[in-house]
Amino acid sequence: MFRFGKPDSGECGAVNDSDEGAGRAGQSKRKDARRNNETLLDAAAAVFVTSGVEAPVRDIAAKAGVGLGTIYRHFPTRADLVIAVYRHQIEACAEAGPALLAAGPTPHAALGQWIGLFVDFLVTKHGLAAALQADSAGFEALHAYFLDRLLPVCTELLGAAAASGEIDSGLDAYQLMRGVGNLCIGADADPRYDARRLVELLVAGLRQPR
Amino acid sequence: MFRFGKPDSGECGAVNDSDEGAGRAGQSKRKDARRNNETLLDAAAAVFVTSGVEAPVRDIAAKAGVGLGTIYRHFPTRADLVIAVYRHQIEACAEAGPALLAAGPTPHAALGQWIGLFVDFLVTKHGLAAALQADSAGFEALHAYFLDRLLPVCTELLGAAAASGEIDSGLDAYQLMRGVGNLCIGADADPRYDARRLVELLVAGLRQPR
DNA sequence: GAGCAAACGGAACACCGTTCCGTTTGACGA
DNA sequence: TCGTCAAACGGAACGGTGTTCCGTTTGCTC
Repeated sequence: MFRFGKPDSGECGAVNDSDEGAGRAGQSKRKDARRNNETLLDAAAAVFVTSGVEAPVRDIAAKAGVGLGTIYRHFPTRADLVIAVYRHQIEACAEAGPALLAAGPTPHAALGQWIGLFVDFLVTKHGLAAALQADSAGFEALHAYFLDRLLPVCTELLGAAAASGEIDSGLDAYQLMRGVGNLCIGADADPRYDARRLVELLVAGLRQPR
Repeated sequence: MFRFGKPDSGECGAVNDSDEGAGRAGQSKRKDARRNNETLLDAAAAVFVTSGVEAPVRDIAAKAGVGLGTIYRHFPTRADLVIAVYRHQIEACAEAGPALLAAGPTPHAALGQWIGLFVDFLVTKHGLAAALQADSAGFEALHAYFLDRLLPVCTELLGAAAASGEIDSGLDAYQLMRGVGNLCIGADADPRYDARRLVELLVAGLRQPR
């Protein structure tokens, strides 16, 4: 949330606030490098919207009017590019957790709302949920980033709900997030499948039966 | 369930009972063709156990000591090979449905048990659940086969449970199966994730709150 | 303006599923 | 027994990935 408030292509953030944080090139000395970084983020965001996160790297390079070498220098792996594109929204999701907990009527309600936010984010990004799979080739970094950022938040919400006695405390946040993520796979591209509904059912199943 | 009761490699069925049913080559006039069909099924089953269903076709051809052309003549696509390898177990799962319903204490219990069977099957086959994804490239036939065979069974169980009033009847069998399948993705290869547990939660969430 | 590290572009590589086609082989009738 | 020929075979080749590599260009800095 620094600068670079470009209108940007289509739907999502895709801006590069270059606040570093994950160890990438960040701010370069050279103007063309900085410009290309931004261009790539915008191009990637646009391509992700139309072709999904699994879109060929060449498509993104072409959209950005840039060579393949350039894209790989800025983002050593596709996962790094995805992370950079969606960082803002993931950040917002993480920050919403404590806010919901403070504002919500009960911890379980806050948990449900937060998970709803998470699901909304996942299902609107074509193929993102599938890419989150820990073992999906080349996306380990994406998996790790989501966990690093969102797992503590989910743990807090889950802990609060368990402490209030609303919830069967036997499930850890990792499994819950993994399950929710899995349920979102393929939610786009299949009108017969409503991931939100199934996630609701899962969260409902979390309640203490007594 | 005809003949060819070979011991077969390692774990699962992998036998070719050549009862047709899906329109494949079935029984050839030539001995070598029949032998290769069986050899391929065994080799594929063995490779699937060690490398998962996404194993390269070349690996299977090598294991079988056969050319690439041969494998593609017997099984036009990788999905057809997977279907052939697991057909017996899918069949058994389908047949277990009505049996459980007849024997079980309540329809909801039968549904739970049947889904347990389904989950056990999925999580023991590396990557099968992920391949079931409708849009996973090249596996549409696999998706369709599972649906054709198991959806009616699930519909029956779900309908019975809804009729008995144990269950919120708002969810159709397709969504339930899709959700369960999704929850099983990556269940192997991640000891921190217990798909069975989450599926139980999902099924529990299905119960009427009142 | 000269020099040089940094950034660039895209050919090349390794791997994938799949197709294609020249070669081999097994069944069957003479 | 042997000739015939459709059927089956093997694997090179194709189109498509992600990623690496390196010769060339470019923007800073002095």
